[in-house]
Amino acid sequence: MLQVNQIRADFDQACIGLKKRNLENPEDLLRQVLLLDDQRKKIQMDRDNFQAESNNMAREIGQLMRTGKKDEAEKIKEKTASLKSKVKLLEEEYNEVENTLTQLLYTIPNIPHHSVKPGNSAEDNEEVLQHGSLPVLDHKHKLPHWDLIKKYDIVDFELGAKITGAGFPVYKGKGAKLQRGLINFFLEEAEKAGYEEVQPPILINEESGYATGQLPDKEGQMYLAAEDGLYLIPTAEVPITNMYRNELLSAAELPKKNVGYTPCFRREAGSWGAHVRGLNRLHQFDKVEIVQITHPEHSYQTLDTMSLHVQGLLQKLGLPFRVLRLCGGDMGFTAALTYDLEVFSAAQERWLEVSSVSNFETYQSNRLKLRFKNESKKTLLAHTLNGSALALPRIIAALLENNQSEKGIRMPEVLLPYLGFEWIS
RNA sequence: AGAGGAGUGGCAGAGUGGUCGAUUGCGGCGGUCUUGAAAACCGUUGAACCGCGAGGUUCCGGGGGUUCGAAUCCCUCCUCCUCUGCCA
Repeated sequence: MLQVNQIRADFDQACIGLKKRNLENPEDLLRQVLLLDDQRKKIQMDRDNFQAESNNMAREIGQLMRTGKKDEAEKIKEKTASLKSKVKLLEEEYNEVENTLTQLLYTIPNIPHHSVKPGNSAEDNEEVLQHGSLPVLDHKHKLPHWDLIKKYDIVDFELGAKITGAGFPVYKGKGAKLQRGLINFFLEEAEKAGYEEVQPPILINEESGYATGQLPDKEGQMYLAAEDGLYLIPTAEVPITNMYRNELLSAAELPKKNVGYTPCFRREAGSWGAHVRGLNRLHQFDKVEIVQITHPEHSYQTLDTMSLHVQGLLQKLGLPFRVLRLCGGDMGFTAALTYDLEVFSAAQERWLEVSSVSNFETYQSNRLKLRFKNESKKTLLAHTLNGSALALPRIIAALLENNQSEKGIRMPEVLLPYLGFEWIS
């Protein structure tokens, strides 16, 4: 969530930023935040004063008891009663105001970076670069991937539906091997780039969900193991970033770089439509995620580095891609700046999002209480960033479609050591 | 899952109702000495919030309670260790 101090320091900028997200009247919202914060401070001051008085009396009583002056001690004891009830009352008031303030802050999204343009939807996203020429398939070999996977029997949706339901495919034979190969390829590329591999839990508790911003607004998007109050992760971002919850790091430890492979689970409630056939959208899918915790001064440079890392993967796989800078209306709630990377899927003749790389600045770290001590020993919130590197199903879709020919589907050169086969045929 | 034990500052580890935010050691930082370094010695060293400041409040796993006063007593939850059981 936003820091109150940040809002106070630059009220106008905050409003301008939030307007890019099409917030109706950020001025009123933010003014209310400041008002509640003022109230909070005032109550705290009163409470602290009464508490200090009460503490002094307790100390006095201690002195008197030790010197055996019980009568005097008793007299003072009587006086503490009214103080105590005042403190208690103010305590309750404080909690109430603070709670209201927190709830309000939960409803306010992150302030977009100054480079983010206003906009309403994906239509308004800005293409920052495009790489590779779009493959043109001849008519005979222009099957969409959902036909190809049937033809070569490498992904089975009906089987998955039998076991679980729609959107939970079974990968078979070379399909399964392709998944495993891609995961290893992605993990090793990340390792070469200095990321430490982790295998986090794929169920998370409520606290973790709040810290990275999936809760309270996106619980409908996650599967819940109700018996234990645990959610299945929608992305490895949640467990990996939460490794650093309540941590106070030294500047020398930054940046923290982690990569992790996990399955991801999304209910995708209400988002099924014409464009979600085959591997385009699933309830369970595999993803390799990169996460960095950085010094605030370096986070945007890091964002570029992460974007370049993902671009490198796509180049090595020989997939044409483009990079979009998301507009205010399309960007996630918690992000300050997001680049989406999309590959071109030659049979569908569509761009498919395969990665989303974001800088959250202090929006997550504020909830995480993820801080570091800077060069002058001051405690500051760190910046958090993450990106998919990469999400598998759409990569597979594009690889299958773009590389089809009469001989079958040819696997990219870089994957051969990971696969042990060159053709799916 | 059952029985027992334990959770204290970056780490180790004292403290069982009254100046305890906490003895001490290690580590860190600063200094003395040294050509430099090590050793030795001296000093310093937790966090959050409020306040212009002086200063104040809170925090000894989390939450709640008893008391004028809680790291210390009570309740509850969590985590870890040991033993027993079960199991991939």
